[in-house]
Amino acid sequence: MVTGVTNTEPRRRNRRGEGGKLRDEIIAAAVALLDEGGDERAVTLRSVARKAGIAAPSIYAHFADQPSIMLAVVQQEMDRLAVALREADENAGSDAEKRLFAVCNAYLDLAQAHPQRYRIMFGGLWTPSVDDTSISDADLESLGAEALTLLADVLRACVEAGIAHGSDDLYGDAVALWLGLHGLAHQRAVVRKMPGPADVAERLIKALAHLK
Amino acid sequence: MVTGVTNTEPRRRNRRGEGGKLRDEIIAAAVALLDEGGDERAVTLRSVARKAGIAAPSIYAHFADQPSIMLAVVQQEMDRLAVALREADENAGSDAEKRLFAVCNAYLDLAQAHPQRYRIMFGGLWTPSVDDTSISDADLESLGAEALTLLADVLRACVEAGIAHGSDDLYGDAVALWLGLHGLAHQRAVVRKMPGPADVAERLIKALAHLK
DNA sequence: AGCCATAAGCTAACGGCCGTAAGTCTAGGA
DNA sequence: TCCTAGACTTACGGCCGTTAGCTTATGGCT
Repeated sequence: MVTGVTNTEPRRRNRRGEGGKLRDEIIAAAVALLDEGGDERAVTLRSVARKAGIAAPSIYAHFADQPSIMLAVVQQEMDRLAVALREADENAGSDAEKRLFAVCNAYLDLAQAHPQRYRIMFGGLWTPSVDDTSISDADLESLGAEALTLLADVLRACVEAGIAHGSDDLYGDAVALWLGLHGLAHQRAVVRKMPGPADVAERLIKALAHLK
Repeated sequence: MVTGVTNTEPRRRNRRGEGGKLRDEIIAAAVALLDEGGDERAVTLRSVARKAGIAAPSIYAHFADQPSIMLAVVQQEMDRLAVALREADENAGSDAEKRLFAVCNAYLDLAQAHPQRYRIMFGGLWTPSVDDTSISDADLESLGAEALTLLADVLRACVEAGIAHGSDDLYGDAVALWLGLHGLAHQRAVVRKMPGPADVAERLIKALAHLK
């Protein structure tokens, strides 16, 4: 596609007090660049500015530097993911197995729907200057505290429903399950054609949830 | 560490007929840059040349362009990995469970020993210009054909030894097991401090191999 | 021993994109 | 009216990939 050139329309300036809107437009522009199939290298200050229809230095009013944009993107997508997982769980009713597959499939679907976003979120990189406050640790624990406890809850429900073998460490099992999902999601996001049978996801989930 | 500056010693030129040696030195230099903790962006034509003690254009005698260097690195490391897995299997004796853990741990250890190399191998990216002949598909099948059949063999041995529940698709199980290993290896390579218990690897392997 | 063709590698330079700093314009609202 | 939020223009320096042409040491040959 290579949409380098863009909007000749000059973009109306925001009203007074609404300057903060540009911040969201910048994030959206960065996400759009990723969704066009470009990797993180395609998200430069200047390309983001072009995409958003603004001048490059205008970004500095809202972000300290380029990595900060990526950080904001990751945080936003992390939130989206957490929300999607909770939604999937709530819409799955009370059947434990349905809940399990709903949550896991929601995770896999979101990753497959936006491969580049997923790569940014969990692929490392994008953190050249933010070495100390590296988000990978902090925000993975934030998602870890949110999504992993959700996974652990679902696993517990499965055990209590008698459809899964229990364990002395459900949180550890949740981590293992997540790692399996991550392996599949990441590989799908990277190679676009996975080797192996079509039901790998089901196999992974069943095995890691210790379904009977 | 930031070792930007380097060897003032001017590097003796190769003898006649041995010009090809430089090719290996270039690959080694690229790997060294990765091992220093830099991500793939640190592997530029010029930085590789500096590391190898040569002038940047000298690379063109051995590589068509910059992505070709990364491609060579990936292929070399893929081979290393395949060899390491076979070695681990052969040194594990004939006990099926020992073989299983030996192979899986060899995979995880190699990934943890060289996180950046692992990220390059399976993290996608590094292929900006090689879109059609993208190695991710071709060489993952090469490793997929090598390492995955090895995993399937070990799984079969476990089933035949009566320590694992069988399945109608051992290759599919091998893929699932590899995906779990990959998830753990990749996550370790990226965040440097994993959440969850210390025995996650064992849990993953046991669950995905369907050990009794 | 000396010659000289050639492999092996170097220097110089172009154009391009990048991040960022400094200063300037302009329209909305009190 | 006129202040100021919300942008823009211009510019500097740096690293990059790549091309074109030059230098130098090596080793087979006479």
